[in-house]
Amino acid sequence: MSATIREVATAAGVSTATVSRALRGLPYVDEATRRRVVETAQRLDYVASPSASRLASGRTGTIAVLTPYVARWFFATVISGVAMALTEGPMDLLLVEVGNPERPSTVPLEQRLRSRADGAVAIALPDDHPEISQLIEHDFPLTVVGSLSDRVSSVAINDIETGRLATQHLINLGHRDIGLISGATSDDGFATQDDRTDGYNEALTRNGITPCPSLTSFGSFTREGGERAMVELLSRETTPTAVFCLSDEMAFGAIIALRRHGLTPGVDVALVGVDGHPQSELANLTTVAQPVVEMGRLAALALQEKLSVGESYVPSKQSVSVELIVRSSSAPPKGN
Amino acid sequence: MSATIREVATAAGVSTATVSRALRGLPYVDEATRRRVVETAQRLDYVASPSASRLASGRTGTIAVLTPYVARWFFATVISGVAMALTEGPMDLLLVEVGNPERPSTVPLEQRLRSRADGAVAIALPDDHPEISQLIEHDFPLTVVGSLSDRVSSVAINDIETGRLATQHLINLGHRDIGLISGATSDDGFATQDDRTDGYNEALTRNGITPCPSLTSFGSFTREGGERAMVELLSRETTPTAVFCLSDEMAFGAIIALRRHGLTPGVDVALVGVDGHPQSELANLTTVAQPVVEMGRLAALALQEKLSVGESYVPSKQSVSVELIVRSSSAPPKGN
DNA sequence: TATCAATCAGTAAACGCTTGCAGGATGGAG
DNA sequence: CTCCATCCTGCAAGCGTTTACTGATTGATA
Repeated sequence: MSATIREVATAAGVSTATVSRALRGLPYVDEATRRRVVETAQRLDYVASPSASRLASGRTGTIAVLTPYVARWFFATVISGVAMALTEGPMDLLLVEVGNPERPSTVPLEQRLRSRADGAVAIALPDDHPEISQLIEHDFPLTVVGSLSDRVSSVAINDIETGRLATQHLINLGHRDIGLISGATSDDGFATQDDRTDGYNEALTRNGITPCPSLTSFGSFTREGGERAMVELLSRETTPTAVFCLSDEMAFGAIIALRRHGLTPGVDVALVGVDGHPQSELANLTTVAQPVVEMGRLAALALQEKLSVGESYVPSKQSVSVELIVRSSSAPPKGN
Repeated sequence: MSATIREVATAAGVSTATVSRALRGLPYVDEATRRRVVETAQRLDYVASPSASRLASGRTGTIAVLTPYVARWFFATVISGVAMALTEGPMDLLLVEVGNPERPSTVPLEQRLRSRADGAVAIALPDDHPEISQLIEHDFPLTVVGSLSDRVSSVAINDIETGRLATQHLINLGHRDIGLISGATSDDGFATQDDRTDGYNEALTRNGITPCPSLTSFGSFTREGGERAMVELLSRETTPTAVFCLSDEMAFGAIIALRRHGLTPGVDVALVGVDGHPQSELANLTTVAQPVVEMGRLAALALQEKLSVGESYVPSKQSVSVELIVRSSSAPPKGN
């Protein structure tokens, strides 16, 4: 075992209370005393026991990141943003898988977090997700990223705007028959997709195009899902000249499907994705990029703000801006 | 606050000791008593305070994942493997950024982990990395994944074999001038790249080809690094007909560089990567795939094994097997 | 000079568990 | 019937901090 606070106190000739105050930078400690304590602590290689100080103070000094997936690009990148914000401070980062349909948890989330974290950042989990909702009802400090909320602070892009932007871009290129590759029909919690779809529909309508249900195909928010969705789209009687994919990864799948059918993205079918995925450049994919790392950072900061302010904290809604990155996957329709 | 163990004890008409034993499934508790306690605990929505039990028991019930990057594919995927192994048990997962050259930490790693985790899994950090090495010297329970070690349990592919496999594949296709895109020259801790390079050299030599230094180019283990390295390779007097890239992400960069020079991967220059990155299919990239999720899982299991066995634990070296996935990025040289 | 606020430091009571120890039952063996 | 091993339970001492209180100085103010 390593040194305890009592040993440091004895060695420095003060009480444990003074050591505690000195090391944490609290006021009412003589500067000379503080120096002596700090020096002694260093010499004894003393580090305060987190368990003990957590027990005594009631604060855990930990924030949890709640995510359905840890390896998928968007999620992993948000996590890195949160980590970035935290490593500047003394907070620990507890990683918790939540809402992964393939790996449901037996213990209620609130119980898994209770006295284990001071607050949490939830990634791409809407505030009406059962577990998240339960958390909010228990007044557990929470911030969500990837969806906007009225109940807690949130950081997200404007998904309607995003859908509109992508679709308008395709319309501007001259496309009229614009398909949509969306996530699962049964919403597994992604309000995101509804909004992007709304934006898509709005853009169409605004340009005098009637949205056609047969141009929409559902998959899951993965490459495989995008691939299946595109295959299905290609099997319909009327095929679109352009397709708006609700995420880059789905667009990647769509590209693979197109290739398999002997079609070239950007030549036979125009494609736009959403995310600004690192591999979108490789795929020459036009995409609506979101500042994902920054979103994670902002969410972490908002949470810390809430934790330090306390009761009187007013939830904030931060809408970060997206950027359309045009690449060769989106070009005018063949006829033009 | 939620219920304490004392409240449960009172409500169930037993002592706190019995509640503690009953809830943790320890022996010497009457089955009827246990049921009553469990039922009472549930009714009172009781969850043991981690801080308190950690302080009392000396165990943290937490394992740390040490990683230089949290968002890069390989790292994020290993983390997900670890998470997978842990969510089957009651262990917490503490995420710690270590050895990211862009974000050096002020506090020594051992201090950041002390009394905070029972053990750690280090990703792609060799056992002679300063911080990791220090951890080992402090007898901190550790397992590494992504590099093999004699000092602690490790899980990794055989990097020499991997280099040989990739290179032999190119040789078999008829290539003789085979380039190498490697990581940074100053090893930032990746013994991995040296081994893969050795395998590359071995394969060449074994086939009567003399390794030529001017066919090797260094970047960093990123897409940008691969891109720069390929650009440099193309600027040399003799250009290779095939290139072995030490990672898929670097290969992605190489592809971009080739395209920019009007060259087609698999036609003008053959390419092989390492990883089995999800986007390798999209890029039609031939790759030596490693079972990354599984590696994370194995590392977590090895660590848990060590933690439960204690002193007498003997470090194990698990070498997992790779698989060559051939795609169109690797084809015979033009002349053939 | 008496008063008072501000500063510094120590005492000791939590915080909510775990666990060594000991005592009381119980039941089978001798 | 006695003895002993086994099972069940409670007592109480920690585990290593934090923090309300109290008290002692000190210097400034009236």
